[in-house]
Amino acid sequence: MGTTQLEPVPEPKYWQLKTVLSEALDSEFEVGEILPNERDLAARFGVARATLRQALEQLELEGRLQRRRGVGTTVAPPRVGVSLGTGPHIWPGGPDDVWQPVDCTTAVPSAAVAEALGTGRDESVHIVRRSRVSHGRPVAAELLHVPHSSVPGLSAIDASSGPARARAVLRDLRRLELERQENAVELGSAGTADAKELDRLPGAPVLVVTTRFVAAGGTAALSVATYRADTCRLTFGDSGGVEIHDGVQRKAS
Amino acid sequence: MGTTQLEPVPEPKYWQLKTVLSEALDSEFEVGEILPNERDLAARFGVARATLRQALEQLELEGRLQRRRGVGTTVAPPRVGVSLGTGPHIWPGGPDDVWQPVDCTTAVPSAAVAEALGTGRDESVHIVRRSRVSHGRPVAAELLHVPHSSVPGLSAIDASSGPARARAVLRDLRRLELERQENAVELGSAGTADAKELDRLPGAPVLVVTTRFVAAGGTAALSVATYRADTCRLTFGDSGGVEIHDGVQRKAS
DNA sequence: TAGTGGTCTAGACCACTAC
DNA sequence: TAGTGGTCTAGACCACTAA
Repeated sequence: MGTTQLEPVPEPKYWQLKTVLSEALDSEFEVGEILPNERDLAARFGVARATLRQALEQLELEGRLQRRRGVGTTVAPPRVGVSLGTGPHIWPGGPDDVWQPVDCTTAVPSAAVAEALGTGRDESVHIVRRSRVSHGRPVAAELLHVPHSSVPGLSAIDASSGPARARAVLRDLRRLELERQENAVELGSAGTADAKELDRLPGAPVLVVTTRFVAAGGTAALSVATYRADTCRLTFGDSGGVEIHDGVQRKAS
Repeated sequence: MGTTQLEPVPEPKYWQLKTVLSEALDSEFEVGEILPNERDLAARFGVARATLRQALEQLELEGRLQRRRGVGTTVAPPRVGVSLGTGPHIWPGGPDDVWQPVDCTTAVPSAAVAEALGTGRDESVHIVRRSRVSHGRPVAAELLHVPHSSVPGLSAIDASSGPARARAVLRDLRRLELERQENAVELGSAGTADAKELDRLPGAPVLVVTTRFVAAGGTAALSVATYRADTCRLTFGDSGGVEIHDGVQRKAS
């Protein structure tokens, strides 16, 4: 990555910069390697730091870079494939479940969640917080909303707290026979709580996966899971192996 | 949305701003309504325009706003659910296909695509360009890579061009018996070509859906589709109806 | 032509990390 | 304490849209 000057073409500088950096990343850097700091890079390309940052932001969005305050900018490893098992329907807490229960509270959900669950306006539900780890890194945080009607065996005044209570809800949920699950994926940004759990700054881009568990004709539970968009590739249908994205090949570490 | 002054708390201004604007959007604006321009808004909240823009960017990322150069910033309608039919495996060009063939070329694919297809390093493939429209708006652009071996009936020197040739490739592809399809979703940014087709600026966030069509033990075709992340919610498993996202309820138009 | 969002600059200070 | 990325400012000019 020499002291390249940008061509004076009618294309945004940050876009050219992103392209140049992207190519340099492919050919001159290894995964995990630290890039020069932003002030140096900006000077090297003859642009303002803000412009350089615009290019870096894009590359981070595409999962090519990882930036950490106080540390520096490093070359990110390829995204990890995370399976959203759709084949045989999986109940939360079942044998193949990859989620770890964190805790469980009871609260009135947002109007949107309540509508999907078919619960009343001021009806509270169990909210099980779970976290998903892959390759030793946190990749997703989930809120599983369970109406009381789905787990009638659970005492409403069950005083157990934390993971114990979460497991109790999941166990009771498994009694129901799951008909199917409906999934949706969309782009969102991490709230303060999710950001902390995912080890990112608030506002970081996330893939929001909403899963509706349908049993006995109704919605037995609703999961809203946020996956780190920078490090995750969500796979479904089968396996989790294909390694494709806009034609870029990266060096192995 | 009054001339609110921001509280002097140790939280980024753009984050507070985003929250304030988000609430105002819920309570004081209708879908399609035009917001005050950026200079006015910035002055109203007592911040620099760049800071205001950081908040608007977040809201646009979440699909709450739509910004158009020369026009203004408008309140976006709720995201449209777009189905990625996974149930009964669907061949491209089949009866329920929602894609429109645009044209077809022949070229050597990127290394990553070639690897997934199992084609040789310099082996060319058919590349069918298709576009997907929903509610009258373009929502996705796709490149379907088809090795010659998957469509042996097609003359290599077939001079037909454009949609006609695209349809010929798809027709020939349908002879094969599809075993299954593997999907992956990840975050990306639109290249120049995709951006134009999706009516967005280059670099706009997109959801990249990679689909591997498996037939007779091998990869018969590989689709790389880019969906507008601001306007789309990808659904699979069943139906396309659930309307959930981080608890925000929007006014209907 | 007037008004909009998009790009860019050259600074400043802050929050965090690691030494 | 030194160095990093994160936030913020107050300007400037450009590209585009619509009247």
